[in-house]
Formats: sequence, structure tokens, C-alpha cells
Amino acid sequence: MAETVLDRLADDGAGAVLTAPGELPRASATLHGELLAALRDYIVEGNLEDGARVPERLLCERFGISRTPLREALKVLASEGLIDLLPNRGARVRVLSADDLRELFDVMGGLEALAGRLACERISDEEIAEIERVHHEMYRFYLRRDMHGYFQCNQEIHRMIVEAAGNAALKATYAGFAGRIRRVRYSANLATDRDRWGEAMREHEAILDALRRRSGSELSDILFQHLRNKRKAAQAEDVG
Amino acid sequence: MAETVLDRLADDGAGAVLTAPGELPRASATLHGELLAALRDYIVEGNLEDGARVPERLLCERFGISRTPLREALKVLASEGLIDLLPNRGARVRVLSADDLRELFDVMGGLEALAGRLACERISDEEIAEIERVHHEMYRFYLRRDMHGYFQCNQEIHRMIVEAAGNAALKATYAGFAGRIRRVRYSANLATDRDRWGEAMREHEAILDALRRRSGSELSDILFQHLRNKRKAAQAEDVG
DNA sequence: TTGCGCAAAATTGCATTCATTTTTTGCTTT
DNA sequence: AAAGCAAAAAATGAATGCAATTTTGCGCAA
Repeated sequence: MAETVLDRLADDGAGAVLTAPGELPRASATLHGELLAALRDYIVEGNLEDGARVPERLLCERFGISRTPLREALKVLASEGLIDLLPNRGARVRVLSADDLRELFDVMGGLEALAGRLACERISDEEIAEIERVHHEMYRFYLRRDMHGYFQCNQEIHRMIVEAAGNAALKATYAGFAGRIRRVRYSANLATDRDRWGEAMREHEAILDALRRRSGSELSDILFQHLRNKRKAAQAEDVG
Repeated sequence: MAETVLDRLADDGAGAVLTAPGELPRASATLHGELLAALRDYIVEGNLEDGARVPERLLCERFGISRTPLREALKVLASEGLIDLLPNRGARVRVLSADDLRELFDVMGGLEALAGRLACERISDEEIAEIERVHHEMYRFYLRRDMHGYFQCNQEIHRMIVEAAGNAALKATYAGFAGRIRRVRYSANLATDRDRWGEAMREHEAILDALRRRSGSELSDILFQHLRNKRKAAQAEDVG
């Protein structure tokens, strides 16, 4: 919705910047940087339809800026894969084909596999305990069939593993891919596919187990397969 | 047809630009796109010192363009991690600390591990035969202690594995990280460390073996470790 | 009604201009 | 001679202007 962006910019004023802890570069006190972050969120959050034209003129008015910084931001978003720039024909929200999705999921899987491997090398007992805590919380949501809570915890666990990897480049790359995928809604299928939900829960048990044993290559495998299965479930939804 | 940016660069003798097949988005017939590719190569190839200021004015003259498209390209290069943009203080070639390098190598390792895993799922016998061919060529270079030839083949093999993964998103991401690392010279150490060279050669044997058996998770492990060892060798050079 | 052609309007890509900020230069003071 | 400071010069960030391309609107014919 339009107001979201307006409000965000207005709330921040010209100076203040929400320096969200180490996701994509929420670049500092420059107009370009703020605009970039705002516009990225605007698109990632699905305020524009798939394939919709990104209205340059309109966004300029809305943000109260000229075209120059906006166009700079669009170029960056295009390089991030969120939009397509068609020569002389403006920017469009990138539409992800089934094949694109397959690719993105696999890369996400590879990045998570890497995160798990690296995490095993350096994670502390305290961090593992933290993850276990969220894991058990997630399990309770699972028992209650509370999808929203479950997903919240699920994402949090994956985030914590990436965090535990202690690799900023990985984290930024991961965040970028997560943003590209986030536009796609693929969440509702666990409700209709109880088996998958149970399977996912078991996979998470295995993840925690491998993590406890600091078995990097094992965790790596499990995480990749976990994402693979997630992808398959998501794609099954497309068909049915 | 108008003279392209590339022509202008070539005219100035500042460095020929090759249109390498399917690396980072060599965007189409737009000035911005060409400029971006040219500037990226210009920086990746090391024409500017580490930490050097990127001379906006000068590059404009050299490329024969105005500041607007150049600045757009700089924003993108910054988002790719090749340069830093300091507010009001221009762009600088990003200096990679030892820690940055560690991170980048690990991510490269993770991406190669993923590539290997995916490649095992879909690679054809013919593709494997191709890789074997290059592998043997590389082995001959190894026996002759021809480092240049060896490296050429080495890179080619890794490129082929990424190619065989059949994942464009992975390929583009891989190319991006390769570009960021390419500025760093870490090649000369095999000459001084015969053991490492032999070890690398054995690792490549194992890579090929796992690939033949289509053992994805095994290849994944080997490739990650291979990059790990490469990193260690590269970092050892820093010290000695 | 549907499709075609063409002029008007809008949009895009890039150059240019303008206000700030940073950097340099040159003078003064100790 | 070195340090401090002010003014000039250069740079950066963003707005505006302009030519070129694309899209839209509309009349007209099939």
C-alpha cells in the first residue's frame, strides 16, 4: 500500500536511519541509501503486482525527490534481481517463473548448507541453547497446529544459524535471496499437507542434533535437503 | 551505429573489454549497461589501486559521458561490493581485509559445494568426459610445473562444474564473488609450496571421482574443503 | 465492431545546472 | 619554519532540462 512508504520516509525524517542489524546495506545518511532501503522493502513486501511497471514519476512525487536518486536506486534493485529494467521501457517487478523459483530455492539451500557448516565450526553452547529454546517453542506451535507461530520460529531458527556462521558476506547474500523469494507466497501448504509438516519437524530435530554434535558436513546435507523438500512442497502447491 | 563505451575505452588504450559469455549481467544496448560492464572489468582487472579514489570526473572524460550514468554504475558496483561509497567523499576501491577474504573464500567454497551437489544431479557423461579432459591437461601442466597453464585449467574445471549445475542464479552469484576476489593476487604460493600443489592435485582427483559417482554430498564436502585449503594457502602467503 | 495509422502525450536516458560539502591553497601568526 | 585559519577550488548529491523513444488517444476504413 502506498502509505507504507510515505509513512516510513516521513517517520524517519531526513536524518534518522534505521540501521537494521546487518541485513542488506541500509546505507547511511544519504538520500540514495534511505530511498534504496525504502524502495526495496516496498517491492519485497509485495506492494506492487508481479510484472507491474514501477511508476517512476509517481514514486518521485510520493517520496518527494527527483528522478536522479530514484533511478540510481532502481539500477541497484535491478542488479539485486528484484526488478527488470527494459531499455526505454521502464522498470518492472520481476516475475519469477517456476524455474526461477527452483533456482532460487536451491541457492538458498546451498547458502543455508554453508551457514550450517560454518556455524558448526564456531557456535557456542549458549547459542545452541538459544536455538533449542526456539526449537521447542516451534514444537509447541506445531502441536497446536499454529502455523503463524510455527513459521515465525522456523524463520528465526534459520536466521540464527546464518548468524552463528559469523560471515557477513554470507549473511548479506542470504538476505538478498530471501528478499527475492519473499514476494512469493508459499506458506499455506503445510496446513493441507500434514505429512510435510511432520517431516519438516523431524528435519528440524535432525538439524539440531547435527548442530549439537558440530557435524558440519552432516548439517550441511540436512539443511540443503530441508530446503529441497520445502521447495517441493511449495511447488506442489502450484499444481494443486 | 554510435561509438560504444567499449570502443572509447579501447581507443584510449585503457584496456580491452571482452564480452565473456554469461557472467554478470552484461546489460543490453544501454549506455548504463555497457558502462557498468566496462567499469566493473576496469576495477576487477586491477586498474585502480586498492583503496584508491575512483575518479569520477576523470572517468567521465575517459568514457566520454556525463556523470549521471557513471554515478548509476558506481551505485551498482557498490552494491556488488567492489567499491565503497563514502557520503560526500566519493567512491573508493574496496580494500579487503584478511577477515573479508576469509569470508569471501568461505562463501565461494559454499557456492562451489552447491554447484557440485547440483551438478551431480544432472551432469551428463559427456560433460564429465569434458571435465576429465581438462583435468588431464591440468595434470600435465602440474607435472611440467607450469603454473600458468595449471591455473587456467583449474579455473576452467571449476567454471565447468558451476556450469553443469544448471542454475543461472548460482552462476551469477558465483561470478560476482569471483570478481570481488579476483583483485587479490594469491597465485604465486603454489610455486613455493610444493606440498600444497600436490595436495590440490589430489583433491582434484577426488573431485572427479565423486563427480563420476554422482555423489553430490560427497563432492560438496570435497569442494568446500578444497576452497578452504586454497584459502589457507593464500593466507599463509600473506604471513610469509 | 474491429483493426489500422498517426499525432499528442507521457516516459525514458542522459546532460547540464545548482546548492553543499570537502579539499586544497595561501596567508598569517607564533 | 610549523601550525592555524580563511578563502578559493574542486568534488559530491540531487534537481532540472532536453532530445529521443514509447505509449496513448482518436479518427477512419474494412
